[in-house]
Amino acid sequence: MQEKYSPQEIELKWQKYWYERKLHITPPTPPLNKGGISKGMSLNKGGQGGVEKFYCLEMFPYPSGKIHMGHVRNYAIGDVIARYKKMNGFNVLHPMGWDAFGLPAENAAIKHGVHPAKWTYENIDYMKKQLNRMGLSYDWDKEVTTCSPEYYKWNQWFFLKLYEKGLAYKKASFVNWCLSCATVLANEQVIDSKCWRCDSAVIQKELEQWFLKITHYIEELLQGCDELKGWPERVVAMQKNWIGKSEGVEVDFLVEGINEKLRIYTTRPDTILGVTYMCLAPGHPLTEKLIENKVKLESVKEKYSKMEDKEGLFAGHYVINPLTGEKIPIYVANFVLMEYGTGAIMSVPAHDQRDFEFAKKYGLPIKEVIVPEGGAEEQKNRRTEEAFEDEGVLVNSGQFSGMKSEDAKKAISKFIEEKGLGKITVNYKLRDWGISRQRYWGTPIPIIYCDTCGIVPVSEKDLPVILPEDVKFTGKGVSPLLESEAFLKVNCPKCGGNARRETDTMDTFVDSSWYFVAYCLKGGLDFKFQISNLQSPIDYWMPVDQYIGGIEHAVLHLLYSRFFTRAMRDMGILNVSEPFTNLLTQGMVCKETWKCPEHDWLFPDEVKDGKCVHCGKEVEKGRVEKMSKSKKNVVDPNALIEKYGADTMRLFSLFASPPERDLEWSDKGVEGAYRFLNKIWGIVYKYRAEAQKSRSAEVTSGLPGFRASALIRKTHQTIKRVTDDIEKDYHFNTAIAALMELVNDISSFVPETDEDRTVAEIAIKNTLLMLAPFAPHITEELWEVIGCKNSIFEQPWPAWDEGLAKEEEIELVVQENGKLRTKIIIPAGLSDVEAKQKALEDPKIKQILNGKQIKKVIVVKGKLVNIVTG
RNA sequence: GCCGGAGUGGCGGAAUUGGCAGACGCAAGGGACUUAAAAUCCCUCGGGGCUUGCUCCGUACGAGUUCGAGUCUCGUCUCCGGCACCA
Repeated sequence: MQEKYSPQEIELKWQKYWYERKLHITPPTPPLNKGGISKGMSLNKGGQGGVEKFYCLEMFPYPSGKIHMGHVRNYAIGDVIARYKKMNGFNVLHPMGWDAFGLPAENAAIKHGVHPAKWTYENIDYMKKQLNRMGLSYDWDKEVTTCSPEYYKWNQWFFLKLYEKGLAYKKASFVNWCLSCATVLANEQVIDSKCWRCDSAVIQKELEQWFLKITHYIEELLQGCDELKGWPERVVAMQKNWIGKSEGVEVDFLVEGINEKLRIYTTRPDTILGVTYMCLAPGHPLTEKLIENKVKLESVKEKYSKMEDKEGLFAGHYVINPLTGEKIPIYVANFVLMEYGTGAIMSVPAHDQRDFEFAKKYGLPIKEVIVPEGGAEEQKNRRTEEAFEDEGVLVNSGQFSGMKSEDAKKAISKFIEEKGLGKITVNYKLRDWGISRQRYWGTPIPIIYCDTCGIVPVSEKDLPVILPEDVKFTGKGVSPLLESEAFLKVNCPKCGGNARRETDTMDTFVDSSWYFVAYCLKGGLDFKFQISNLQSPIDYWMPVDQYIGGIEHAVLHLLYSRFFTRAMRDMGILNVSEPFTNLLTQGMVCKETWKCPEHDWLFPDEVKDGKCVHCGKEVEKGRVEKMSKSKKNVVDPNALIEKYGADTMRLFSLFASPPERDLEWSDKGVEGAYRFLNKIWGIVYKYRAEAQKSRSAEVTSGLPGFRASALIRKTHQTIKRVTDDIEKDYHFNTAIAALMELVNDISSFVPETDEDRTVAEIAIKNTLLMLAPFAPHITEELWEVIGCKNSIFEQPWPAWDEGLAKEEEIELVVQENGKLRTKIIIPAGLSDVEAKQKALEDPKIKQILNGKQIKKVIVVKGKLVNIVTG
């Protein structure tokens, strides 16, 4: 053993060892009865008939070129969990793969002329090496790469299955079109009417698009949210929010003079008596019919859904309020959305702020029909300043006057339904999922257009439809696939005549909506074979027990995966509804930033004594921001590994903060983690000779009567703490802190007898075992040094002995009226009466209590005595 | 605006069911070793007061409940994240 810890050497050594011993390869799936054994086996660790399974999954990366710190953190967390579960006897599936389709590859092709496939596969090779250099325990036999034909074949297969069921359909619709990316964006990909990727403005364009009918499962997806007990609350809230269910009523208003009905949707039927005008979306079918002045209409259209101001135009027609018979003017307004509800609203300016503002602008009447319950005083000024949007009591509402909003909603809805004026309706914000992309580097949609037969799906036996190679990447607005003759021209599967292929490819979120199921199958994917298969490994492994990834996927990826899981369930491929039992959304990796007034963001080494090295100007210390190239605050994992090794990098990224919270990177903190590993190295170096001699010593059980039992006690307390911290909510930072305490104790322990040396050895072995999931290489090395055979990861996780962990003496806090007065040492396990006795006998307490009246004494067992005085 | 989450030393962060506020780490200061430095080891490290042992104050702010509040309740402020003209 070398005296000095050299991470490079030992890390490569053990990575090679793990690879050669196939240590990370998942054991074969035990034989199953469909749905039966996995349940029956639970909690049966290592007994007859197999063990409990644990599926540990981290979000797979896009192969952009290099691993960054966000990946490091994500995968370090996952690796600790996987290794910990293995040591606890679970049958663990811990796979990794590549989310390999997507725009950057195509952009690289346009810019540098390198084919997307070449670019992607080279990146994958490099990043895979990086992941292995981190010492992550992936079973690469399960690897998936979404851009490979054997993977995307199943995208196409799923598409066909959905098409058969009517869950994939084509429709012409206005879609979001990004001029800069020259592609269609899903509603979810438009943020503040800008492209989610390039931030440029999005325009509306009419195109034929393929949609997946996620709304088929919408109610189930919403209800299912309440079952997601293992998910962070905020993610569940975001999912619900995105689905956006609202309950209301649709009502028909007759348009006066022409034979038309105007249907609106409202969630506030209690205010229907307060309607003073109607508003249509500019794109509403009636709009064109009613408006004569097309020029003015254009100007309203231009301002459609622009937040700045409300713009409207009188349509020259009136409707009749079916409840009052009142004549009400119709307007076209830019703020009314065609995509939601019916594209038309009833306007109640007294009780809706938007309607109020619009009414003020166009001088429309405001009719109050709701007053706050109880207080009538503050009403007056309200009428002139803002709408009263709360619920209250109805006034000026005929037969409904005097009712509470809540009751009136029901009564009026019922009235409307009974009179045939409309119906109670549920609305959702979530739309069907538009998956068509005018891009090359994605899954071809397996559809053929025939002049005689129309839309014809590719037959299953002809899958996969493979991306052609003879494609030019110009970056122009049309799909590159349109230029490939060989791809485009095809014979119709039905009539054999001339036909052409669909040239759009699928949204890459399709790829990631089922990859977690693909991992369950080793090699050659075949879902057809999995349908109602009684021995399916999918049934064994699904659902994912722990999913770990970034919060940025809180809505889209997770929602689509939940949708796909249900669709697969209904195809008979699996028998769960929710894919991810527990979800951990790790925080971002951040670092301080520097900004020069002239040179903008600076690298840390461009700052000397608070001044910019280029211009000498005073540098402003920027905020702590998420690591990004543009802010020049990134830390390169390669450089860290080179300097400190993978174990240190992993350890620090786990120690600096709990996983769900943001992590502030600190170069000094990394050195602290490195120091800690060096300290353990030094300890083992010191004890190595003795340890090798006495390999008979029990690892976890204590030997009573030791003088050094304090260290044994600390060891057992630490096993308990570390286990609890990991089990509770993966709070690795406190688990590592506990290990640091134990190491500090070992390091200051001076053994005098042989027994002492055995005690030290027990403490050291347990420390190594507990540290192993966090810092796998150094612990393997030291495990070997002290003479243990086999991998440390073939050892069981240590167990603590409650008796040995128990303190013999405790420090009793003595308070007077809740204020700390003194602390006394008493034997553990005293009764409340005895503890009280000891406290009152203490000389200092006696002195303080002198002459005071004791009202009562509160005893908290093993902790504290509080004396309440008068 | 609505929905989440957070606010604790110089810093990152700890504190079962309400029970010693500040674990662990970083930074800082002092000391040992050294020709010197690095590394390592030891000590100090929330603030105030003084008689250096004690004492008072202290978990964003203001109330409250309680023998006792970082933790529970109500109100206020600030920050972060998500959604947002969704009728």
